[in-house]
Amino acid sequence: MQKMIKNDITLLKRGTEEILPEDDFDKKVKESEEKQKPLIIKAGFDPTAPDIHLGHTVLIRKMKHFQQMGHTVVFLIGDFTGMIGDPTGKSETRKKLSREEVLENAETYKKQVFKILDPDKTIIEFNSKWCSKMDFANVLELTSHYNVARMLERDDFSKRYKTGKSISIIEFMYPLVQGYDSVMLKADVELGGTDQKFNLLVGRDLQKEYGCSQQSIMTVPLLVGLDGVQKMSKSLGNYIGIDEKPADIFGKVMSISDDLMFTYFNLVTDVPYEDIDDIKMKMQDGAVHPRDVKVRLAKDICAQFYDEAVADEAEQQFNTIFVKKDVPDDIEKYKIENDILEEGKIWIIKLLVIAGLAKSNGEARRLIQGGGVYLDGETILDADFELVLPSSSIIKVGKRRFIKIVC
RNA sequence: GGUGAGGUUCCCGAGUGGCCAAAGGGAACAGACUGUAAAUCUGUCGGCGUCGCCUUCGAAGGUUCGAAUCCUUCCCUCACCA
Repeated sequence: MQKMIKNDITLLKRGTEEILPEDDFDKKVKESEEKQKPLIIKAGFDPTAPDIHLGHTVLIRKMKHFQQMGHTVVFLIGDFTGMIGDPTGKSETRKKLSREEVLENAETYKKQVFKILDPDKTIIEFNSKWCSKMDFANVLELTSHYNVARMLERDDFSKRYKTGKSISIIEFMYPLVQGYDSVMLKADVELGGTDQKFNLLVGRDLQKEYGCSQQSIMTVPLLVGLDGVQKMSKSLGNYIGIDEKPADIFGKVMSISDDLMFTYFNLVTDVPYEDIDDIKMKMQDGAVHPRDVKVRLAKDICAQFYDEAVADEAEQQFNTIFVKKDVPDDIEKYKIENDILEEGKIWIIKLLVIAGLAKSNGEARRLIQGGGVYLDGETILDADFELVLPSSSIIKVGKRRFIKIVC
């Protein structure tokens, strides 16, 4: 049953934004190895957003690093807070969730997160476990351990306070609850995004108040999305979901700008720093083509959610489509129903719409006029074109959307 | 509660009676160039089998030959005062 703890402090600190207090962290890590006593690593997750994308993996990968070194990783789902919701209505993300929804989301989380974390070594915890048992006296006690002046130090609050905007009391409670979770879990280290810094620190303070040893906090930066400007998020559509198909993941990585490449190398791969520096140098000298560097990145990321073989396949498919400008093997098939045929023919615009390649006739028409629709490799320029069936033609829209007609 | 400003197509933002499906920018999509990079350039960007018609400018009514633009009521947002 005993676990070997062997720390690689460089890897642990890799890609982090801040570690507070750092010497305390170093000490904990060192001691854990000396005493062969695993650290308790906590990271909290909102139960509302079960669609994990590459941005989330920065943190999850950090959890994995700790896990690989033998520490105890606690994946905490903030279901209690999620079930209460936020009455201020300020943030749309805080909507009330039922018990069932929370559990459902938790399942989805597990399915995705275990692509990265080791399920046997991950403890999944719900904060309702202790929060739902607290009575009003407990809550009052909790509030007595913190004060408003400190609370107002938080950026978000201080700004709103200064400009006289509303701050609901319950908003003060969230950091307290999160901090209390750390007390209950006896966390040694809590991980979070940079935006969580304040909340993580509250955990530290509360642990002291409750007479526990204090956690160190470690923040990781928010990953920039595919657009290279804004943070990666689902709502902005600039994300790579970890559930996506290998070919899509590969393609999306290939579409990021060269500038972003190294940020990604740093935050979402374990490629050693020396290697990265080496690549950078060679790229500057022109010894290595940036494209090939990006291929390596794309394969690395792909392999993380699948495996090497699948990553190779994704690369091949990518080359087929974009380098050889050929047709991929596994095209989605679209069956044309007989009842929409007119004299054995179908109007190309109608076909594009019903097959989901365009949202409206207008859009389909525009695609054709813009030269973005191809039939078996030939550009279709006539918007009145009719396809004669039966046919097994391949329709291509833009650079990467294919459909094979079956009829 | 009082006063002032405002709600325009995915977003920002012009438009204050017909020339408005509505300037400009951003995003997005397609094309060129490439390395599905960036930058750049071009085109498109409400719906309709599309050179015409239909539905849009917070909501509902009204004035007018004609309204995003004027009037009435309502809803909402923001700023300042209390």
